[in-house]
Amino acid sequence: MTKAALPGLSLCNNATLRRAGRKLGRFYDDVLAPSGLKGTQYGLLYQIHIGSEPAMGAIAEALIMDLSALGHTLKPLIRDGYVETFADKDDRRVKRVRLMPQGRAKLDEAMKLWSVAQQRFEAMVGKDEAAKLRAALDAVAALDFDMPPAR
Amino acid sequence: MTKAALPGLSLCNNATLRRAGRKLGRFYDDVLAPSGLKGTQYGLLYQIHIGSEPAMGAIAEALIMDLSALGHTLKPLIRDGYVETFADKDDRRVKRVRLMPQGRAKLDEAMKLWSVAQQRFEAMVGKDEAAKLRAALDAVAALDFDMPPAR
DNA sequence: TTTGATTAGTGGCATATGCCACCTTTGCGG
DNA sequence: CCGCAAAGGTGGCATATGCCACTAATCAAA
Repeated sequence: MTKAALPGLSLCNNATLRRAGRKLGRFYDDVLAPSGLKGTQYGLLYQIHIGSEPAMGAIAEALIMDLSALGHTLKPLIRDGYVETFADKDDRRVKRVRLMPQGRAKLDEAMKLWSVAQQRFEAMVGKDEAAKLRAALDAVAALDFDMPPAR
Repeated sequence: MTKAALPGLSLCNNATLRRAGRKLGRFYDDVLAPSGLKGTQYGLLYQIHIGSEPAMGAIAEALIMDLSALGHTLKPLIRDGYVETFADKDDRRVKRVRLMPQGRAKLDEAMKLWSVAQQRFEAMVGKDEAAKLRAALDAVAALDFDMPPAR
């Protein structure tokens, strides 16, 4: 009896989610590798693609990520000429992002690879199961963790 | 009808998982904040705690993380005196990790906060749902993504 | 035993994410 | 019109993760 008695960290919702994330992330990254994009970058490009020259704040909100984190993540994509940012015409505080032709092409290229990863994954867990999992994860992402602290 | 026509990135298993991870991660991090530990550090300390002075490789495998990534992540914990590493007696290639008294105390302290986060989360999604989600995530973590590329 | 393959980690480099302090622009009142 | 609070980003700093090249210690085959 090793020590299975102790509650493994599979009991922690957060740890379990992170662990699965590392695993799945590496899989998608591997499949996307030929395009030179990471899974996160692919997702970011896609999000920009489906938006209408979205503002950084809008992207951050959609991806549920910190605005500054988005700024950092965007840098390599700008550096590589995939996207470009520009000030909003009406509100100069707002900075919008748009895909450049090269980014568009790269997205198309990566999309094919993404399909492979997506299909391979769903073939393993089952399309229904995958959909259920995504639904559950979306539900988590939509939760309102308002801290009681305060005001 | 905004542009819901385009397949949102909620269709990508990887993006969905990452997004939920960011959200949940911040929640656990916020609750654990008073202890000074991040959710990842808590999980790592816990993993070391339930092991018998585990080797780095064993920890990395359990957490499904890159060995070098584990090394990096371990540094702040060593610096703060929570854990210590030492060479295995029989195989000097192996480096084992053990909790220091201070780490033990910190873990106990953080565990209380963790319970709060865990309970608050499960109160929102339901204990059963949470268990199902963890099971699904563990299943993903256990998948064997063997590339066909190969050899 | 000598050598070559394997195993376990390290260090450097790059991206992913967050928080916080700060700077600009706006929006509002007064 | 002035001054101030709110909104939207930026930069710096710290942790989280990976990959790759390299080193040290073992192991196995000749």
